[in-house]
Amino acid sequence: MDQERPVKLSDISKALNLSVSTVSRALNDSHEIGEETKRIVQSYASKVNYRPNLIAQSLKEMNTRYIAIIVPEISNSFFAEIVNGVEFVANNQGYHVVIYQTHDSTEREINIIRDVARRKADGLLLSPSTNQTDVNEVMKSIGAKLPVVYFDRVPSDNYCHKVVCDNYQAAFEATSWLIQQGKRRIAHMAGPSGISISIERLAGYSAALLHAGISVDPNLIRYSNFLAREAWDNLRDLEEKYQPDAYFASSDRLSFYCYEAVQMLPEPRATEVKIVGFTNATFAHLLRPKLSAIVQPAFEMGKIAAEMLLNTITKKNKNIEYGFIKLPAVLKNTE
Amino acid sequence: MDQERPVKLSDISKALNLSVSTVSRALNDSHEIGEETKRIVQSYASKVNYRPNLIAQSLKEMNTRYIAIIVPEISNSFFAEIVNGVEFVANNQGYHVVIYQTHDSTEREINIIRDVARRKADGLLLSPSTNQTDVNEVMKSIGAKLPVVYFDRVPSDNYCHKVVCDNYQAAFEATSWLIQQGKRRIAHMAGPSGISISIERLAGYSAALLHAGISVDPNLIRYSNFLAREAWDNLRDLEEKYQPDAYFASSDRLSFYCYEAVQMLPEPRATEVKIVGFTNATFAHLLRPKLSAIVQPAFEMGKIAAEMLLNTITKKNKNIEYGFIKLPAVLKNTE
DNA sequence: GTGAAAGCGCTAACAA
DNA sequence: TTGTTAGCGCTTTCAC
Repeated sequence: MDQERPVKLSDISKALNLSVSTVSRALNDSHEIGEETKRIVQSYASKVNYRPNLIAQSLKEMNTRYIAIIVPEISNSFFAEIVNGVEFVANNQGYHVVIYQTHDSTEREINIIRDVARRKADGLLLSPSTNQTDVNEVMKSIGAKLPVVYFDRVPSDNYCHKVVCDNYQAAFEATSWLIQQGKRRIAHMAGPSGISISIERLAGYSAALLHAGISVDPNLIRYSNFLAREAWDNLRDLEEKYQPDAYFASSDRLSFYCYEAVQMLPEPRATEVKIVGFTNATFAHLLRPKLSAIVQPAFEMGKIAAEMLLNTITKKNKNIEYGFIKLPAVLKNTE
Repeated sequence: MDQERPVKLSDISKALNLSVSTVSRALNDSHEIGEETKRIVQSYASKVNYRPNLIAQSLKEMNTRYIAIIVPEISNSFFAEIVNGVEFVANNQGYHVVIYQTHDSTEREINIIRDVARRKADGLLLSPSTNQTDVNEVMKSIGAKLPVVYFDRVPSDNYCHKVVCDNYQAAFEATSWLIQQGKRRIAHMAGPSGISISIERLAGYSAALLHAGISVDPNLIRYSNFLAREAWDNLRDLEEKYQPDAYFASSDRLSFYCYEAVQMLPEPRATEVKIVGFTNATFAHLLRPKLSAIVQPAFEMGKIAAEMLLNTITKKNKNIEYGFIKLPAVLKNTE
């Protein structure tokens, strides 16, 4: 019946009266093994259901043939699509993808990075959390062996691989569209200050306002971390004091918080206040009134990031050329 | 500056003029090592940023301290929450969780299971796809070494660990609620036939109809795989021929397809046709008209599944007692 | 064309 | 208390 313990090379070598090395070579289809021997070994191996122990293989070969990706939350469609793009490319090249979630905790993120290094992943895709300095620290401490590609939130320096969408452009277009709809008091629900995406989106928003001759009112700009609490406080305060006639939300979650808050307002504000936000949620278009969506090319971003990473993994000794790819986002649900 | 290659035990042992085993023991805080030596070794190790190679450790110890979970799609909130429940428990016990997606492909699923076995995960959480026989086949072929807990979609036999929600009860309540709303021609958008959840949900739906004295019309029951195409064809056909006054949808995706299809109908049907469906989507409550939701206790299910799995992993030699946990789902958004 | 043996980095039984 | 050594399962150099 079924073997109790997985069969290994030495089991086969004993059964067939061959050396372990011959068996290994035969299974790896080495040219220095006779056709006849190969046939015998391979057919016996498949008969007894031999599966190489990848742990042993990894230890020997000094690679694991998997890459890790660290995201804040997999339920966020944007990140889920990125992961899918990464898987698409990686699987095609015989790599597996291991997904980690930080749940927006820098502490978790740091532990995960350490773990990824200890487990000898061949590479890492990273969208670092708010606390860039701490993360940089860890990235240094794990040694030079781990190739990294950053995506979405990226460091400002140029000595790393990065894939992003054109946040400035997207924010500019979204804000301009709101202005075209006749909106003037446009609030900006921003993500954590200090990280790349927040800075660029704020810049695009401001530029659009100024371009239209509207002054930028700091009271209408609110930074929120990823806590619902914070976002809601900001929304309540904005409504009490400033009654914006539109919202520009900088993330998936903020978009939905905004939407929900606005829906709870008394009419006619509930239907008149327009919202545009970054979101890749598949069912965003079902909402009425509409939630206008800035959709990022997440799958594409994942593909490109994975390609960059696998390139640096395989081209070990070549001189490194750091890549910086920026893709356009698209504005949808604008009737 | 930074070491080019990760430091290993022998590096430390050389630097400190100690044997590798002493260093190993000192770092593992073995009682047979002098306090003084421990201090020296540990402080030096942290100075040079020593991190044990988990690959080597795994090979030696014959365990990897991680469990794998295979889900159809991480963007599906139901599965994302399950994963979070699993992570919660596993991380607390020092285990990591590796997430795999099948994208509803049996072929992918089988490859993943094989890979999980080859990479020597300590355990597996599995919600097997449609093709149970093929999956069973593989599960057998990988040998007895991999503890498994099934969740959501589970095998019918009793010689395995399972965690599910009470699909029969949930379907019964949902259908009964539609009947209370005065609906009579209630269509059932079912998942793939033959798997546990589909069977149970269909049973609950039928029982509720019969209980209310309504006969079960097979024309109103439509099975769909996970392809949008199939679901849409079913919906169109139902609308053309039978004009149901309500839909009971058996999955997240089907719920949203239904919702979208109904919204596209001419009034007054678009607002009168009621929909209730299984979904854990966070923003389902934002939809107007409402999408009534059967919400599964996914986080809880994940926690329980992980606990069962870690129990069987750690209690190696104890006699196995197979667990079967069934949790209630909740009906929401019913005004 | 095939075998013997070393070694990947670590732990632990056995010696001293 | 510390060192020596074998071995986890595999690949690969070197010898025959």
